[in-house]
Amino acid sequence: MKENQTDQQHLAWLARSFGRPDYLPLSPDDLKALAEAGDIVKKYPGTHLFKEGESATAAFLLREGEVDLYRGATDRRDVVGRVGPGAVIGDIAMFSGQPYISSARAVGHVTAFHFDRDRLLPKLALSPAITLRWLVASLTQLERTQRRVLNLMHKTVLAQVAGLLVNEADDRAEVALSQATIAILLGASRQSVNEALNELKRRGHVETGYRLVRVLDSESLIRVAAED
Amino acid sequence: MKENQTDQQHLAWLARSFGRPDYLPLSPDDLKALAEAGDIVKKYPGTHLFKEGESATAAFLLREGEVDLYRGATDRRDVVGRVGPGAVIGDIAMFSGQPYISSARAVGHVTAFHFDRDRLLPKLALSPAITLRWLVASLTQLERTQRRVLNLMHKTVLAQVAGLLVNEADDRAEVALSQATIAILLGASRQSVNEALNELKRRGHVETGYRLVRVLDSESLIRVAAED
DNA sequence: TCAAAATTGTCATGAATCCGACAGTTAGAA
DNA sequence: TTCTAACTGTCGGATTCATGACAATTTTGA
Repeated sequence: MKENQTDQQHLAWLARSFGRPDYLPLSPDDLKALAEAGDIVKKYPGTHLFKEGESATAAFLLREGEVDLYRGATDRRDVVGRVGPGAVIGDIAMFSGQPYISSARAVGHVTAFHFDRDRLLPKLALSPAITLRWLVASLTQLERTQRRVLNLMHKTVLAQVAGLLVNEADDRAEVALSQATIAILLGASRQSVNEALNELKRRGHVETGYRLVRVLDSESLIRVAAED
Repeated sequence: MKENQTDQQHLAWLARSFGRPDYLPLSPDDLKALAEAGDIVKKYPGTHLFKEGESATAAFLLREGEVDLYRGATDRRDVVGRVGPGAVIGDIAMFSGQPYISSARAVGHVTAFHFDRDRLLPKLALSPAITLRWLVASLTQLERTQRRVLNLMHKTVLAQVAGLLVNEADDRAEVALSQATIAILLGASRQSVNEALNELKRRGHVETGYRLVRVLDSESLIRVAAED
């Protein structure tokens, strides 16, 4: 609970750039149509919506509460992300007809739509608009993930930090993350991030504060992120 | 034409793990319906199917020939991949209503289906099976790309090479790629790959030949890939 | 068959990054 | 207000990896 706020942002970023974002791929109208294809289920904290390796017979649309996604054994968890209301999980495995890729465990009390594969598919066959929307959402996510691959390949920490700052800056051009958190997000060391931020500060592209980075020159940051 | 065979394998892998695979396995009926929504176009070597930043009004399904996908200016190209027959390109941008993310240039003589957005969308509305198939294909691709992110994060070249060998080994437990090709696929240098292969060979997990790696101990490789 | 091209193997050097350590600073809670 | 935990800033050594260079081997095509 200590690092709750930071943790929250951290996981949100990871989830977004990783594949299971909190975006809502369906409009209210679509949801209405979909509602007939799903049941509402409630999960107690700590219980699983599904587990890695299980046959994927259903996807879930979260309504309330949050869910941790992780891979690997329960003891040696590799958390992939945490998602909240609006997120769709399990769809990749369900549509592909493969076992679940990760496990999904309720963090708090969770309410979710439960779409059974056998009920959903006929529904989608009748409502191409929903399918198309889902398609667009998945392609958007695919593009984001591809971009992430490009960033991980070859780029220096400096460029990665610049890229993250551009993406994460809020409406006041601020990024409220600790350097340690940024380091984890990028898979770099805290010291390297510190060095990179100093360099950006030296060039006058950003200002730094306690658990805060303020973007001064977004254009330059974009340029730095593209280098290398 | 010189590096044709290797190139083929190399790019097939890149395409598969990156985002533009031969991923549209549609049934004859679906293809027939699709055919009515698209024209066949031919492109001469060096000409563009589309360019980065252009308004994305169409997607292409390659029938013959190969296409380079790259980002950035023509002079300072950052090749994202090369795809061949069966690949679908431009769909992300077209469906999302955004400009093309990358440029696509014909390597040799290219024949492709050209799906105009305005003609395709109504067709999809009438043929949900096609849309659903497209959705499944994109989700499958998304999953692959996510896996790739996991492999690129934090791992040493040794672990990355081990992971690639496990994924790419054919039914005879062989991987017919040159070390230079493997290096490009992983975003590493040829020398590092050579060193990693030597280490794996020393441990008795693989044998190497000319443009060939034979997996002797898949279990150990999986363990090595998980390290770090 | 034989030369050209592709590939493997190896080495030295330098750059980027990680890691451990520690001092100074800030925020938040008692 | 004061204390404590979290965070920033910085240093030097160790490690990984890229780069360029070159010889040896294998394949390929004329």
